[in-house]
Amino acid sequence: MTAQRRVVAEVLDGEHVHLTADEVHARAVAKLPEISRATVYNTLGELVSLGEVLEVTTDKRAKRYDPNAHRPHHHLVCAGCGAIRDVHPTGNPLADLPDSERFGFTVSDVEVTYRGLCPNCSAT
Amino acid sequence: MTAQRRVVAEVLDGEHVHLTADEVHARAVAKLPEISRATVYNTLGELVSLGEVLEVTTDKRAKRYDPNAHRPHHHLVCAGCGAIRDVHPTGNPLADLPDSERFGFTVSDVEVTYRGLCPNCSAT
DNA sequence: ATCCTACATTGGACTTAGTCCAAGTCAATG
DNA sequence: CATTGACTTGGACTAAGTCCAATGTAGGAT
Repeated sequence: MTAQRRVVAEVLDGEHVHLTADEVHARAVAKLPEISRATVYNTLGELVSLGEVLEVTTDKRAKRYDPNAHRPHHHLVCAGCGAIRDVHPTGNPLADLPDSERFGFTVSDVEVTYRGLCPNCSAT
Repeated sequence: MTAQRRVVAEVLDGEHVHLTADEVHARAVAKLPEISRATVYNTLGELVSLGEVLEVTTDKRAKRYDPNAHRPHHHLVCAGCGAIRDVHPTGNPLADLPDSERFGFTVSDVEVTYRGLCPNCSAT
C-alpha cells in the first residue's frame, strides 16, 4: 500500500459520485501533486479487479468509477447533462432471460441503464 | 440521397450484425473506394437520428451500429471475445423502476446488457 | 440544357481517453 | 551493502471520433 494508492482510494471514498479517470487524477493531484496519470489508471484497474470499485460506461465518453460496489444497483442517466444516479429497480432481470435466449452463454451479470432527462434538463 | 449514403445504408442492410464505424467504413470502401471516414460518421449519425439504426456501446471500445432498430431488444455480450447477440427478455424493466427511484427524471428508455461467456470462450 | 445554390463530401488536423514501456525509485531482505 | 522485485513516472503511442475549410455535386429554377 503506497502513498499513491492510498490517495486514489481516498478520492473514491466517501463521495458517492461517478468520476471519470481524469477527474480521479485531478483530485489525486490535489493531494499528491506528483502522481501520474498512469498510476491512477493502474490503481483504478486494480481496484476494479479486487471488486472494490465498479466501472460504468454509460456513454461513448470516458469510463466512470463507482465506489458503491458492494450494494448491487443500476444507473439512471440524464441524456441532457450526463448526470448519473444510482437506482434500485425491483425485479430480477437475470430471471427475465429465458434459456432459449441465452444461446449457450454462461450469463453472469446484467447491467440496466435507464435514460431520460433530469428535472433541470427537462425544464427546457 | 447520394451514392455515399446509399453505400452506407447497403452495408448495414441485410447483415444482422453489430459493426463498428470503422468496419462500416471498410465495407463501404470496398464498394465505393473514395468514400471518406468523415462521411461514414456523418451518415451513421443521421441514420441514428432518423431512428433507422441504433448505437450500441457495450464496452469501452468503439460504438457499434445495429440495423435492427425496429424491433426493441437488448444485448448479450461475451466478456471473452466480445460477440454480441440480440436478446428479447420477458418482463418490462421500465415498470420495475418505482417513482421513488426516479428522482424527478423523465425516464424514456432502458437498455439492458447481459454479460457472460459464449460457448466457445467458456470452453477454456 | 445550363446555371446556381445549398448541401454533401473530402482529407487532414485535432481531441479525448486510454495503453504501453523503458527507466527510475524505493523498501525490505539476506 | 547489494540484490530483488514491486511500484511509479513521464512520455510516446494508439484508437475512436470530431471539426473544419475547401471542394464537389444534386437537383431545382430559368
